[in-house]
Amino acid sequence: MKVDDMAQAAELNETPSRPLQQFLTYRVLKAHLALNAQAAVVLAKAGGITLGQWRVLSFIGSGDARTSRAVAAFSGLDPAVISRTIRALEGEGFMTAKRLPEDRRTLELALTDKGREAFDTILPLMQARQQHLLDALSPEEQNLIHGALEKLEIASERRDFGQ
Amino acid sequence: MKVDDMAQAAELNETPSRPLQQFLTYRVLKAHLALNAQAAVVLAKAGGITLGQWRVLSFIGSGDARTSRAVAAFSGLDPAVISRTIRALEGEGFMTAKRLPEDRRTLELALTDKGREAFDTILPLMQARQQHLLDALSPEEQNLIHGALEKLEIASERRDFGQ
DNA sequence: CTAGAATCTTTGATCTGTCAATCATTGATA
DNA sequence: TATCAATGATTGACAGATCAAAGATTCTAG
Repeated sequence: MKVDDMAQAAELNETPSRPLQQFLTYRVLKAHLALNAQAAVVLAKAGGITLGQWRVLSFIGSGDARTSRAVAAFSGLDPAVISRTIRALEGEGFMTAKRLPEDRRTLELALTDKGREAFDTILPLMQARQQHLLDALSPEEQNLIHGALEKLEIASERRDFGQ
Repeated sequence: MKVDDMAQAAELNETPSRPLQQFLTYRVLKAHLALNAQAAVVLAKAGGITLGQWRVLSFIGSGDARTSRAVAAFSGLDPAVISRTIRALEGEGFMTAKRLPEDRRTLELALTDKGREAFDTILPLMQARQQHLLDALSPEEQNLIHGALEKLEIASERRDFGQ
């Protein structure tokens, strides 16, 4: 789905009796798409990496994870995605991956100089972005949005409506 | 990304110093994924259609759109996606598509009996779901989340951070 | 010690979404 | 009217995500 098209549609006066079953979920979807697009542009300009690559790289660069398994546990990314992303980052010289001596199943990940440089460049940009997003919200909204989204997530677990 | 994995990660005590550059955006992402998964399950159980198919079918069934073009304008879906979805819905007997006599470029869409039945079955379920999601939020949150997400969407348009 | 379960990763198949290019049709203009 | 632009739909190519299956390694029960 394209954000621009939706903005365009929103401007139309002939807005239909908006299928209410989609209202809230559409807003979440639109916000997600817009945020994603923003991140993709910032990352492309700053370091020439994709959002998926940044997700993995940032966990290693921040020291929050040192292995592929830890990235999976903390990021929630699909292991298959992580595997392929690591290969891509390796191929482009951003990180190295080697088997742990004490457990040769797990991959130990480390940034190369190039990867470290990219991380150091991109991190402040992404932090500034995060701050910019927060600043767009009122203090009240800042307090509530987190919990509200979490509640929606929890409420999404219910699957039985009607019968 | 799988929601279950993220829930699992959230339970771990060794939560890392949570890369703050991703906090808010991750929450939106997770909420979006959870909502999507919920919709997919409800739709699969109720009518055997996908979320993408429901998006198109609901616009036709509700009377908010009668042509492919209108679906595109109001839904924000990519025309390519709409085209393929219509073919799928047609192939499965949920709707018909024919060229308008007065403008043979545009497709006029209509539900078959089967499609109407599916719509009538699914709509109340999706409305119940929507209500369930709303009920999960406090009145204050219900008032704010809409605007907050919209603000995030607008704030996402900025693309220059750092230099 | 060994067979089988569990863990971590990788691979292949498939699906969806996105984008550019194209086709058919209509509208506008000279 | 003839041409060119604009519109609506379609197609193909491609990136990304998901899911099941399988490889490799380690753990565990007997």
